[in-house]
Amino acid sequence: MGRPPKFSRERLQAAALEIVDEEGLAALTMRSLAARLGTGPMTLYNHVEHRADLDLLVVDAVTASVRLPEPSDDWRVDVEGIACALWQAARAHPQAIPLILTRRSRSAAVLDVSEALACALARGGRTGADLLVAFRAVIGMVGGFAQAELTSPLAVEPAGDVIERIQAEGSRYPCLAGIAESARGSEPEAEFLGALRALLAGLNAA
Amino acid sequence: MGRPPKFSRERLQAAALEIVDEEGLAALTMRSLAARLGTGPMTLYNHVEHRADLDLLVVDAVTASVRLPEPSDDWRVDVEGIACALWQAARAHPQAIPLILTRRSRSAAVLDVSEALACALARGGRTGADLLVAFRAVIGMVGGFAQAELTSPLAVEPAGDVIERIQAEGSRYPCLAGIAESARGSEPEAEFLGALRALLAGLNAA
DNA sequence: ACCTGAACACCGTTCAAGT
DNA sequence: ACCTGAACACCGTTCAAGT
Repeated sequence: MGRPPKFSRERLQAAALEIVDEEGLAALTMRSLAARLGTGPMTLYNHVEHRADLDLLVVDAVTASVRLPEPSDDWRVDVEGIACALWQAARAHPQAIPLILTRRSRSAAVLDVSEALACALARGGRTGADLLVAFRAVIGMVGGFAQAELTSPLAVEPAGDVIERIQAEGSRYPCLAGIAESARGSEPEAEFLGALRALLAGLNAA
Repeated sequence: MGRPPKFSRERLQAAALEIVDEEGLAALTMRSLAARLGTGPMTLYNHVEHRADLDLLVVDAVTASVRLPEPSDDWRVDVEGIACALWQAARAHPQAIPLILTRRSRSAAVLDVSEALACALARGGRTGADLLVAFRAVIGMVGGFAQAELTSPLAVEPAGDVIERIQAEGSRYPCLAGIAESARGSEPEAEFLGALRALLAGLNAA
């Protein structure tokens, strides 16, 4: 006989994201998610196919948290607003960023956000290959900055010894040493907006 | 008594990258790498600390394969050349891209490439925060495009059904449907260069 | 210093059985 | 339709022992 599923998709997404936020990526396992839901590991297989689907639950949870701005009459404002909303959502869940960058989800949430960005760029007068390039460039910029804060040699919170090492070997890495100094007083928001605006200006001029 | 290490760092890097190239990320384990080197799993702990270090071996192997161009007298040419070299190296190892995007390596290879890019941008007259923003933006663009080819809803080789689905739901995703059409005849190299040049032009104008 | 096998706790998943 | 425990192959790693 039929039964209502024990867990909704939203419940699964929320629980998976909680684990990643609280304990990190490695802590997300079939068993840990089941335990958090108060059930046994095998029950999850009624809702997902593979372990890899747990990663998609996290990506979809973060994507669903993106607060898209209302479209205005200025496509440039809209593109900035959407890109910022994406970036902010990612930054709110730093542990999940590697998944956001590398997992391919095709949920409605992901397509909705993509569509909003594509439409805003299209309203800027782009079509065809130009629109494709602009779309990829903006998405790339968002992902790149989100990740740069975590992973670049000039990450906002570097391993601590890294900037020291670059500066100690200043003769070998003079340019990086200079950048590293600037990165100490880094303002991520201003940097992201600055890069995004430069990109949009360049795309527009082309 | 002292003994020369059984495996060089380069040997470990090459073997790890081979596994990822041939069998995918999930196939890279302590045991599989040891087996490929013809030894037991425990031997690896003489060369690395954790499993996570295997990922860094892969990143360093790919980074070491980057062929940096000779500096010219045109910083713009240099930046494009370095960015392209990075992008090409990543594309030559598509299975490794998720690691390149998300793992933080501080090897000399990574710092050398970063330094080359930072210096080329600095030769364009940038300093301080402007240089930092330009550095992050270019790095972000490279990573973003490398990943976009794999993961975006408009990936070059989408799951197949994805573009169909977007187009079938054309009324819901009209803008994405248009982009998806363009993506079918996509030329990754032209797109990457187009986006990079737009970015550089925009950065320069700011 | 470096190598290595045995052993342990943990993981994803198959199977078979339950309602 | 959906839930679940037992069991298996596999993984990272500790420990103790070898040269």
